[in-house]
Amino acid sequence: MVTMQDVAERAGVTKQTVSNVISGRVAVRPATAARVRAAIDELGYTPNLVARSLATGSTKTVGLFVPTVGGAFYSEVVETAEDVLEEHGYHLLLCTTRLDGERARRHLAGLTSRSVDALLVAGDRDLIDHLPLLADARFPVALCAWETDAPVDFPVVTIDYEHAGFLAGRHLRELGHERVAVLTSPDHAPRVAGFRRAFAADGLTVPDSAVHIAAEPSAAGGYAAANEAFAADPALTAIFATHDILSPGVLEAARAAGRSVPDDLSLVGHDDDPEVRSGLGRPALTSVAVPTRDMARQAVELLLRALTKSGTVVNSLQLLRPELIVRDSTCPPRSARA
Amino acid sequence: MVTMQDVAERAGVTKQTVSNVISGRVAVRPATAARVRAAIDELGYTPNLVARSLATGSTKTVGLFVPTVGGAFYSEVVETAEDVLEEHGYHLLLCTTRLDGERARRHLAGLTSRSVDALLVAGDRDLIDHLPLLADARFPVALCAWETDAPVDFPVVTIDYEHAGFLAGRHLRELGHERVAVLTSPDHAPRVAGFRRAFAADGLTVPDSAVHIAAEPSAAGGYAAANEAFAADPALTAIFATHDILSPGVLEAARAAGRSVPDDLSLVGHDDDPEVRSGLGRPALTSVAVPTRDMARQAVELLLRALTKSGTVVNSLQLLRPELIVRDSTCPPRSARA
DNA sequence: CTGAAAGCGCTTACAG
DNA sequence: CTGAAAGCGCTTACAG
Repeated sequence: MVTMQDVAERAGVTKQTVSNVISGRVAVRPATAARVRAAIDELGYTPNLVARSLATGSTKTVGLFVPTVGGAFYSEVVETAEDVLEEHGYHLLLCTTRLDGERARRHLAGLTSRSVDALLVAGDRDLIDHLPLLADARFPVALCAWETDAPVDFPVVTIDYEHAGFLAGRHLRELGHERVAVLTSPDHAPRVAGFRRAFAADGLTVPDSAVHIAAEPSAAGGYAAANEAFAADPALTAIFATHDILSPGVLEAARAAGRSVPDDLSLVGHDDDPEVRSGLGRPALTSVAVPTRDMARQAVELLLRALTKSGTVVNSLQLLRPELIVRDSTCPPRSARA
Repeated sequence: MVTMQDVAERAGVTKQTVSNVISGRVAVRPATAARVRAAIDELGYTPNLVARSLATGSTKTVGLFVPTVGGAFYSEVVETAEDVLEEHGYHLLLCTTRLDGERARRHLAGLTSRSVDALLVAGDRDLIDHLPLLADARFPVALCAWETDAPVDFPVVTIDYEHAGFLAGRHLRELGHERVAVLTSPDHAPRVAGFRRAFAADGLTVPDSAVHIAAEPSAAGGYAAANEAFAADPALTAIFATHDILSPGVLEAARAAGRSVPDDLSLVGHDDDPEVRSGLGRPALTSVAVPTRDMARQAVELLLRALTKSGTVVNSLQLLRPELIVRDSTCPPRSARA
């Protein structure tokens, strides 16, 4: 392999001068700089990043932990993180934790060994117990996409999920709905709380009997949960599904039950998942859109800022505001029309 | 940061001895080894991987290029690659190329600088033009998930897509179908060729007019392409969709056209995508399942083998066999029943 | 079984 | 503006 020393000899200078023309941090006489550059081209020299890392103490890579890489949400997080990192000349070291705490712990331990300049941990369900391992990390750490129990020891950039639920609830309230159901997952408590707050603002209560946990995050899970909701309250006029992945199942269950959407049943989703947004002969979904890319970008930039500004991380909680996108799956209940 | 030297002083030995007990490659007297280990624990020492990399010339990380990280197929590739790497103590450096050749080229150039021990390139559509950049890479390179024009300069581990198409075609032929259509993408030529081969074996031709390119890989794309196929040949009795992502749209189009599946129309998919496999009130999909995980595992292991066995890469093309999974969306055509 | 030496390829002050 | 020196933290032969 061709080294900086080789280039130096070829150009008739010392390797420090080569280093200087490459880094550009020290002025070099144009003539010798040109000679150096010529030598670099002729030899096809490319700097050894590992040696540079050892000398500078920076690897120019940041680690990203995500529960999984499949699915619209986390794949956006990964791709956005990569984009931002690339803009700043950083590489991405990826670890998918698969909701497996032990696996996460192993990876965490691996990173501690100084192969990463900073670490972004996305998603909350798995490695919360192992976060203390990071307390004395030698590099900045930030968290994103955290919904419940955001740890206070690290900066967190996430979605205001409570507000997301509120937006869904307020929309249904404004349309005049009173008997509603929520289809959700155990991890989405804040969304449910926000939804309830919207109803509480009008003196209405969303009882526990109207909140149904979907057995799995899929169309099938949504289908079963919707039927459960219909059984629990045949008079309901609207449903809030706390993730869009459930929505196709809800629509199908409505069709099977002879309820037309939105005339007999309004449906508000969450995530604005593009894959389920338009349903082919089904109404386009009203949904709460979360600014996933903004979130990922903010989180990575926070980390990168900490890297340049002498490691000062401001420990803050940043909540990005979701937005309600009204489409065709919601309208006033029959009682409010007539 | 605590260094090997610190541990050595604490244990009253030199750093070489510490290195020896850590690596285990040179025998150390049990008593002193114990003292070293104690010192490591007390100091919380963890070796600096960058320094080790510079000394050994190995970074213990392999790069993975994928077009995207979303979608069932590539997310499986990524997660499997990560699993295999982890088993062998390697890290994953991820680059998503987004079907953007220029972006891929930049990343490629970045990696050349020796921060990766090996490179796996998955997917074919984007960086085929830039592959020559890798010709003189200083690390082993392998390709996977390549469907068309697999380069001959690198080992390739991929799916036998031609055989996949053949399996779909043979299945329909065995059921007795003669008038069929193919819904596909420009990248899936081998699948179409294999499908045609199955018909050709019985002296039948699948005309170009029966092959429809879906405008986009989505349910909507499948919907439109299916309607096109119905218009082109109202008498068709079966459809082969070369990726499952089209299938929900095909089913919906069939429903809209009053064709019941499988009675009036058989449908064979490809990929066995779990997300569309079971359709809630729709027939479960007959599909050609591709061994994605096996493929990714083989490719990574090939690379890892090259790394240990003194860089000897056997330049071969390995084709993994797909498998037909018969479910409820196919049956003999009416003409063959009665 | 343990220590002294050299080296991996770069960068960073520091002289000239 | 350019060169000589030291150092980043490890590993790898090589003596003892």
